[in-house]
Amino acid sequence: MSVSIKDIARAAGVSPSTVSRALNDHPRISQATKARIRQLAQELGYTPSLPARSLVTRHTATIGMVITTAADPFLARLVQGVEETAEKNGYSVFMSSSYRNAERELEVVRAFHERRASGVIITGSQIDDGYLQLSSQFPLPIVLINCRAYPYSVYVDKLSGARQAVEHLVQLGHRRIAFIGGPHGHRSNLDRFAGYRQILEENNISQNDSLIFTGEGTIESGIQAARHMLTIPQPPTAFFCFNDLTAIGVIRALQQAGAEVPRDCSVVGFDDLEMASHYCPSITTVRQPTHRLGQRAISILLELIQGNSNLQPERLPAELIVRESTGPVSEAGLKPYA
Amino acid sequence: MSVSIKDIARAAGVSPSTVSRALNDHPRISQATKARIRQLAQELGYTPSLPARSLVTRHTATIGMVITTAADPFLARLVQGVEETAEKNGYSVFMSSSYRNAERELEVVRAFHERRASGVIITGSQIDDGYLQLSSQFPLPIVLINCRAYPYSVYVDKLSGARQAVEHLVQLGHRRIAFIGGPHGHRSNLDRFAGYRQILEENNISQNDSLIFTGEGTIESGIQAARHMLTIPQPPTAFFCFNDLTAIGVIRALQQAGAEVPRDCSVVGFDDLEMASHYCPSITTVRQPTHRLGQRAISILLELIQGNSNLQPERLPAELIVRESTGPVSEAGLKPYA
DNA sequence: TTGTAGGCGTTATCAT
DNA sequence: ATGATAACGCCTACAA
Repeated sequence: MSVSIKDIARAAGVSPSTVSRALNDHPRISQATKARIRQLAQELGYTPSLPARSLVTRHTATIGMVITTAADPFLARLVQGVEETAEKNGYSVFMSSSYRNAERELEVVRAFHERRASGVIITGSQIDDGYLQLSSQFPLPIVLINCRAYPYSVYVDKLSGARQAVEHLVQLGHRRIAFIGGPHGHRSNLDRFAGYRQILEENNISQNDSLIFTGEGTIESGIQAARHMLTIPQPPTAFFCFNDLTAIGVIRALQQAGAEVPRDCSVVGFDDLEMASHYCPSITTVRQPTHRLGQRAISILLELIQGNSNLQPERLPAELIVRESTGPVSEAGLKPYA
Repeated sequence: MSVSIKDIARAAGVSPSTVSRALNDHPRISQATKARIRQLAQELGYTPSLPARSLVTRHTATIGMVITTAADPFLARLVQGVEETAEKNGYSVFMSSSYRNAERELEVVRAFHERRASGVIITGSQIDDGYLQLSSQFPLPIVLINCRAYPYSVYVDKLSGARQAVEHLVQLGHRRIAFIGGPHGHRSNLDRFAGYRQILEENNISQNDSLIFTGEGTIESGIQAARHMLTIPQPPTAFFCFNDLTAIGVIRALQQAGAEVPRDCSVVGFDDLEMASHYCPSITTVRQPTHRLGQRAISILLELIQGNSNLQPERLPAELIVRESTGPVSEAGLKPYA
């Protein structure tokens, strides 16, 4: 189908190797033929076959990226960070989605390996350090994002982020602070919870299990969480949410129940999506350095590709962004069954 | 590096071709050796090399998808629609982002072609029917989404969507309806504008240029649009926005200026993002059948790959979703310089 | 400076 | 049922 190096050779009356040399500007070739062949290649619409080339060079210049879902707002600057550095080093980045499904995640990694990608970056992994066992099955460099159990990874210090968030609430006078968690058992969720507990403890606030809710990190689950909290005898005066989507759901449900944020109740999110600064009220949240996260991930991957395996998980700081959704604890607070 | 078919052959004491047959369960091979070889392949952690295989089969089982940005909410169900059908037919889908930049878009298409992808689906193309001229440069099947100038494409009937939206506003009594457009000159923007004009005309409402604003389809540009509209002598009583992000920006700015939606002003979006139903107020918007859009795009691409080039642009209907952000025109309306 | 030959990992077509 | 051989498109010694 596609025009090959042989077609050009035939058209130019030279051997295929000469064409190859012309196209890769090999030193040992005359300027004249080089120009002539390049011209011809252009005219014939020649595009080199990377599969064929990679067979001999053992290099596909391809980075695979496993994402959770195409529309995850968390990805915007992350992917950009990865692409910038990748491109600078001659790699192309291709994404495929796992839908947070372990089986599919493995399938995608396998797909990348079958295509002999140079390496893979995975976000939202369901496998985690399971890749250590699978390393014989997938003998290609893998870097995980936000999975600190795996040695080749970058992660954001969510513990510290959570601590800053809850500390902020405590300083505003809140003592009944709800924790609206994400998918159960996940590291990132555990870190947030740990930070939450630490700050409560450091401030001599006894933990109240009825203020703990396990959600899914969606708007919908935030709505459910808030509605539930409105049914308990002593509703919280503040919510610390797994992420901004959850926070949006919580705010939405509180407003529907007639409460005002932050007057009657404070809400903190996590991620700092674009929406967070534009929502009404704008949302106090914990920002992850997503662009840098991508940059570091690809940098580590490139190191790995070059054979440097003497690496450790890398930690990046999180930062609390205070906006309108948090305020001093109110006298009134939420009324149950509001 | 990676274990090859030859390694297995050596270990099993058979020829490479036997291994190949065993792995592809060719009819003419004994069950015994097939089982033995598969076992061995498993143990050695063998993964076939698609680049090598594709060289001879001339088939990479790979679909490339050019997206604008990883975090575009429009993509969520679109990509899913593509992936489902692709997977059913044995293809893997990989995405790469163009950032709405023509140069980068071409670069990505080239990257897919170099890797000999079976075909490419492009969303948010900046090239459009320019691919007709480039078909010699990229001799691979291409399907565009929402670009009806190109023969191999699926698009949503935005004209009808816009008509429904503006008609809805007119029926609520609005006559000063602002049009907050998107990137200038784009087809999808022109369609929306055409629908807007048609309905005004059909209802004998004279078009007022001061109610036309060209934005960028972002929250930020929605904010600017609304702020601008608040400075004109006779502010609009309703906004028809390029998309939901713009609508969110408009609502946000109106609220900040002390206006209430929909009491003082109605706002309609476009896209029906998940956020639209959860925003406060929930947003009246035009829904695009994104999942179906993806399904049709990949179906057309598969036809194209199989050699059927007798195809036409396919049109899908848009649907108005009425929610809280629109209501009857008010006596008061917006006050300029509010 | 250019051509020839071998090989990358795989499949397909012959034989055997 | 299995093995040898050629070929896919490209690169790279080595030879000329």
